[in-house]
Amino acid sequence: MGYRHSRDEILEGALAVAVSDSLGELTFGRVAKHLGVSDRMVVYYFPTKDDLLGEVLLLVGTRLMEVLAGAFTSPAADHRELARMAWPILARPAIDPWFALFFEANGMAAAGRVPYVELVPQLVDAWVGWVAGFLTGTPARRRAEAEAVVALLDGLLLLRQLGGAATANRAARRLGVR
Amino acid sequence: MGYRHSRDEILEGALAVAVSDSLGELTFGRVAKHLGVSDRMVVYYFPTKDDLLGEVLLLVGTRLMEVLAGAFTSPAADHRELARMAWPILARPAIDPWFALFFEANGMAAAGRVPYVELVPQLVDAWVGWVAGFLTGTPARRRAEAEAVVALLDGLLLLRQLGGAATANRAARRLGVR
DNA sequence: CGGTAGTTGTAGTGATCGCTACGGACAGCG
DNA sequence: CGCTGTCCGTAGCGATCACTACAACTACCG
Repeated sequence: MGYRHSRDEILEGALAVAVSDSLGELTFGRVAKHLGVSDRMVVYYFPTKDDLLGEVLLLVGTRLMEVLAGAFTSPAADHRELARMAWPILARPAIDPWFALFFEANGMAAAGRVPYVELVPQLVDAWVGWVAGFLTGTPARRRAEAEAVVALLDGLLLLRQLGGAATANRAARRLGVR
Repeated sequence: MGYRHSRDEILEGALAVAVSDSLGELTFGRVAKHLGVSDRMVVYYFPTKDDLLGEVLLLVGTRLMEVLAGAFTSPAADHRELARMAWPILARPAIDPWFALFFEANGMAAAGRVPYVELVPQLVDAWVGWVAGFLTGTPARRRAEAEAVVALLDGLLLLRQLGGAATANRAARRLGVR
């Protein structure tokens, strides 16, 4: 206690670097320079790169949930209805940086980059479970609908990121999400 | 002519490295070692890293189309019908390596990594146009349906990659793709 | 006030990176 | 046979990387 730097400060700095640059450019040195401390400080709290990366990933996940929680205002009966509630957030012109980080993390997971491969299954599970909490019906049905919501929003968000807002909006309308 | 190495050999070697490792681990040195030549050879034909990466990206795109072309056997009326035709390919247990590269490339694009940001818009456009060729109706409708197909398949494929086959299959059924 | 554990700076390790300088090898052409 | 432009190996540059050795400093405990 009472020391100059806390672990949370370092982690927050790492997140800031990830947001302003990217996950791929997240290094000990960059975090240290961003915070005005020596590399040693970052390594002290996060002995390996994977430690740092893993914690940043978890933070991104919670931030994403916070953003979407603002859209899920009332329980929905099926995936279409819930996706409709979230779409205005995903489609707005200024995309939250968390979405870019989310896709980059997915890419790293697909590439077999640790610690993503180890974290992602439980992250997906946590996400699906969280989404299911906004749905009605039996537990099994809620889970299946939640999985559909995740797939639907992921696909539309990816199209929005790569193909632009107009393209994504047309697709959303065809898919009954708008 | 008549020289020992061709540009296509180098490019094919780069693609092999990307498949066996990942796009992020694609370097001049690794490609050279894979082919048993010196780094200089790779740099000779692809002066910068972005040149190499960009061409590999294009190759991945065409390989992906070749895979899916085998599934699009007859014209479809809407996005749901076309996605149903492709799903068996995406859901099979051994995922084509192109899909992993595809998601990694998307992640790099989201992270602002060149040359992805420059290539991706026209790639998306080419892809949507290609998919539209398998749909019926007016040009505008075909394009909109194609965009929906892309979003739908992207989302399901991502869920399949991260959450596993069972999760993705449940979601696909809910979305009317199975 | 002395000891101990937690915290921070300086410096540097070996590895890999993208890329380049330079010169030699080679083929085709006159 | 010599010239010329394309091909390609050797060597190395400077930068950055993850990570470490070591010593010093600081806060707290007794």
